[in-house]
Amino acid sequence: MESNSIIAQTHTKQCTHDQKLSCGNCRLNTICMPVSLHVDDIDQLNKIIQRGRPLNKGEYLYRANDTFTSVYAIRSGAVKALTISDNGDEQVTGFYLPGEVVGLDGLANNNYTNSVIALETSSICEIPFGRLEELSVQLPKLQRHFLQLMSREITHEQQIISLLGKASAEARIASLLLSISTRNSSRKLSATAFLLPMSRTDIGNYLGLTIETVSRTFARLQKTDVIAVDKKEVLIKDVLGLQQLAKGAE
Amino acid sequence: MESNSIIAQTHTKQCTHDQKLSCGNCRLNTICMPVSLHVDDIDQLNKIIQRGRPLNKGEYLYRANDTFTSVYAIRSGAVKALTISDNGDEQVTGFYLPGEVVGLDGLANNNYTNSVIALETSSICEIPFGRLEELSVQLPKLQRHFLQLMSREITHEQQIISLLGKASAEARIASLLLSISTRNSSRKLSATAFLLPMSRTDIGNYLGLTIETVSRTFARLQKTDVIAVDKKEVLIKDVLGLQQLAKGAE
DNA sequence: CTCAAATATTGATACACATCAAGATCACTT
DNA sequence: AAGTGATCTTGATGTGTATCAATATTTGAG
Repeated sequence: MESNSIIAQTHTKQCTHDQKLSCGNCRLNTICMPVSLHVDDIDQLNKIIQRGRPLNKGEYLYRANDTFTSVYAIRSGAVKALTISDNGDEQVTGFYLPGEVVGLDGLANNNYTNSVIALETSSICEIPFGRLEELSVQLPKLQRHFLQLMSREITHEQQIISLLGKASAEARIASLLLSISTRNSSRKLSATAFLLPMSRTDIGNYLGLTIETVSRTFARLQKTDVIAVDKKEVLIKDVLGLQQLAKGAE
Repeated sequence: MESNSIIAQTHTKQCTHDQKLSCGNCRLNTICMPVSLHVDDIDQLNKIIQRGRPLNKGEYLYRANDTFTSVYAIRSGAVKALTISDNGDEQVTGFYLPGEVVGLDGLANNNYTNSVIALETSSICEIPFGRLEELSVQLPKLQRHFLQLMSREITHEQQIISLLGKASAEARIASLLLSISTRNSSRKLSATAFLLPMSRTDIGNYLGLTIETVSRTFARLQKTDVIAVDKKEVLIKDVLGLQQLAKGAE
């Protein structure tokens, strides 16, 4: 079959064959642990981090109620976090891309409240929390950085709350696309052409919409020439237009 | 005017005339800073905490974009936190009752993203973050407790996200009432009879509903004898029924 | 106490999104 | 390559909540 991708540029493959995996040479270290540490400090951080085999699509990184042991940085791939509510159904609470950290919900009661599942084959750096805590005593900057990560999670979730409280289906989808766009951009990937790692079902669940509404909204955004979509491929054709829609303009 | 309150028991007035204000004798210290500290440690914590004049209804504790300096524990009264979204309108992100801590959003970028406003006259304990950080180095338990506070904020917000994503108006209102009920209960106040500190507008904003829907939902819950409401007074008459509704039963 | 402004209630109607239903396309498995 | 189940799209219809509108009640000021 010929390539008929709507995304012209070839997709940057995450190279998992770094000569030597270490925080020092990881190209994500400006996002993940952007602490201005000395070389030996980075080395110390590097030593506590464990890198297991890649997670395949659909595999769990951890499950709700598992004992909290570690936080995890996504090195490549993508994952979703979800909780099970009282009535039994799932709620996707977030998508996490390379350089981002999951597991911060685990500190509250010493067990995770979310389950985390790979959306595609993903490499993960495990950061045992006990060791991180010890290291933090010596490295106040690391300590502070960790607090910032948590605080950012809080403010990000407040944005989601605002989105779910007020925004139309169109604004919700637009916001999600812009969020992914921004995050890709900070990882030096294209801000306008990318693959969605998650299914329509996941998007709908996350944004409080049915998959039919998600599908129709994508169709409408395409018809109005704001984006082009083909399955999981997305091309943002009118960033400003999308930003207007995300704000609630019509 | 005769008292025609639907709440039989007299409301527990927050006594602000403790013989001497200190974390050691604060009756909220099991909620606010439930760290098993030695007496001298509590004393140290106590020393860094500042207690200003009470905040009157409508007054700001801090405003979005103010430089982050402190976190704040509510000692009496109640406050709301809110953000302003891109399109300019407010989003109430949370209500905070005595023993609860606000300001954790400020760490992300060294300025607050929320504004916090008193819903009624409130006494607040200011905890300068720099001092807290210093003290934490000596008291690992305090450090850990602070991380737990943040993590709890994260998991609580995820519950709100789940609520806003799926739940009906009735389930949202039921959840809020149960949340306040539980929190009152942990403060040794009545779990079934209390005053709502916030307006219908605030409730609607927080839960992603219009005030008309809030009003109608209260009316419906009253008609089905699950609660009794009169303005801000609430009496939960059927806790189990309310829990069922919160879960999405009909 | 009286008035004005803010807040809350209640009713009638409209609409955005859910639900129901049918097909289409994709991605595995054999 | 064919078959099967998962995922996605598109259409027709229904419904919960928003919106619009009018009135009632409460709160605060003078």
